[in-house]
Amino acid sequence: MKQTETGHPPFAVTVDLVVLTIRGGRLQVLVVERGEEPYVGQLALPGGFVRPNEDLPTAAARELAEETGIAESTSHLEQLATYGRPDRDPRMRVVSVAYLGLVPDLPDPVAGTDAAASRFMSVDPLLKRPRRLAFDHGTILADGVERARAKLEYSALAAAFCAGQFTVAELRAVYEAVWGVELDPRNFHRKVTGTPGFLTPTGITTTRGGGRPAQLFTRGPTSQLNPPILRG
Amino acid sequence: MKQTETGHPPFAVTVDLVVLTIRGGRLQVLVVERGEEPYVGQLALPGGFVRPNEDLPTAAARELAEETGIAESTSHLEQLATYGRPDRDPRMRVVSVAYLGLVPDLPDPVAGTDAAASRFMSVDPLLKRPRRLAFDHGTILADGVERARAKLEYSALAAAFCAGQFTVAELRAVYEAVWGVELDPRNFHRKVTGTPGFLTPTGITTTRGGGRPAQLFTRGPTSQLNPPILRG
DNA sequence: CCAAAAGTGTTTGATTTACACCCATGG
DNA sequence: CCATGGGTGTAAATCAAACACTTTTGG
Repeated sequence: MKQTETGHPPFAVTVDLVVLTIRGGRLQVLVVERGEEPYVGQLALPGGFVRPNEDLPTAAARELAEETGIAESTSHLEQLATYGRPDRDPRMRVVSVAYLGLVPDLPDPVAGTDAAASRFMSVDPLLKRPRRLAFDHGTILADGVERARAKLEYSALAAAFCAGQFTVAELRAVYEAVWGVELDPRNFHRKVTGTPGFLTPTGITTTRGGGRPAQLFTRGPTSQLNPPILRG
Repeated sequence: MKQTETGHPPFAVTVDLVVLTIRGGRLQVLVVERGEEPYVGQLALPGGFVRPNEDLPTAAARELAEETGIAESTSHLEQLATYGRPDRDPRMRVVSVAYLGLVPDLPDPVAGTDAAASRFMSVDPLLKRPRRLAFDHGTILADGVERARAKLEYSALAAAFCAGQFTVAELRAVYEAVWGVELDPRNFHRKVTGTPGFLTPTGITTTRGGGRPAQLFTRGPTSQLNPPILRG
């Protein structure tokens, strides 16, 4: 409808990434330091322009790979929301499609093309002072963290923060970091191992972490849980 | 980052609307018949181009008013997702920001500017044959219905389908239509009236619907519920 | 043997579900 | 007075939270 009104105004379209991981028991987000105006020297979420023939999820995966060296297969990427206030970028009209990425705690971002300037930071101070991030990225970050918190409750997504094989205690640490609460290890264990399709046992045990050997699991086939796996 | 690569490719940006209501006990969606190529004569979701200095929520509210005569205040409007496959519109590169609208069962769309060609249709047949809708609107509709179903579970949103004052039975009919299930009237009544902040009693009673007079309520102050108000 | 972490059993209280039953109106 | 839907009471089943207790390793 209405596409012949006066032609169609031109927009620039970008993707911005909220890449979350857990390090040192804290929820962290990938940020870059801006090298150009506006907001030179300020922190920002990684992102970039969508190419003329590129799909949106493809653009998000490409930016993630460029900034971190993380392949799409290693991570979970989903669309978060789209931000298009006319004044959000002083240079021109930019509509940004934000993606939420959950990645395991990998060694520091590979010093590749753009990855040099990118690093992980704890989200808490950034949520308290949203203006430390360029553009409306403080808002985008807050929305991303809220989405992650909400999704842990009724999906099997927490495992996206764990690489390959993980123990129940490691999975519990994910919930505790994202929600900022303490969970009873015994009830947690019963809950997650008792939910069909959530975890796939490998039969292997590990003693990393000390104490009695713990079973290693991988992500189960189920992604959506009803009722919620755990309550926030 | 990267905005000086080769300049920035131009995109057209539109908003598309998934406007849901409940009529005759069924979940219905607002559709229009396309008057121009491509997809002439086919059904499509209402929508249109975002104006050069217009915010995205403003554009969605404007389109809703143009197509239905429904004011933003009468309805609930939230961003759904953004669709930008390079081939989704054969004419040019279009990125569409979809909005989900929940509106009460009002008399037929006012025959105003664009509203003439718009009407409500049951979602079920459209979900079964997504190709009956132009572009990727079948996908957008499916995403919108899924969002609505999920949101009823943990939010006070169901009341957005009811105009002004409503009875508990009318609210229950909303859940039954959206989820396609039957709910026990007695337990439902206890649950919704027992949840603080969900419903505001008016003290007024009505006998529309027959039988013993029912209390009328308006939407309460709480929008987010934890734990879920009801399970799907 | 001791510390540390994994994992199981059990008790208690809250929540859900099913359904019997009473209330207030129109016809 | 009876049909219709509104609303309350209550018992059984299910689920969540708290915590005592056993298991299996490393030192």
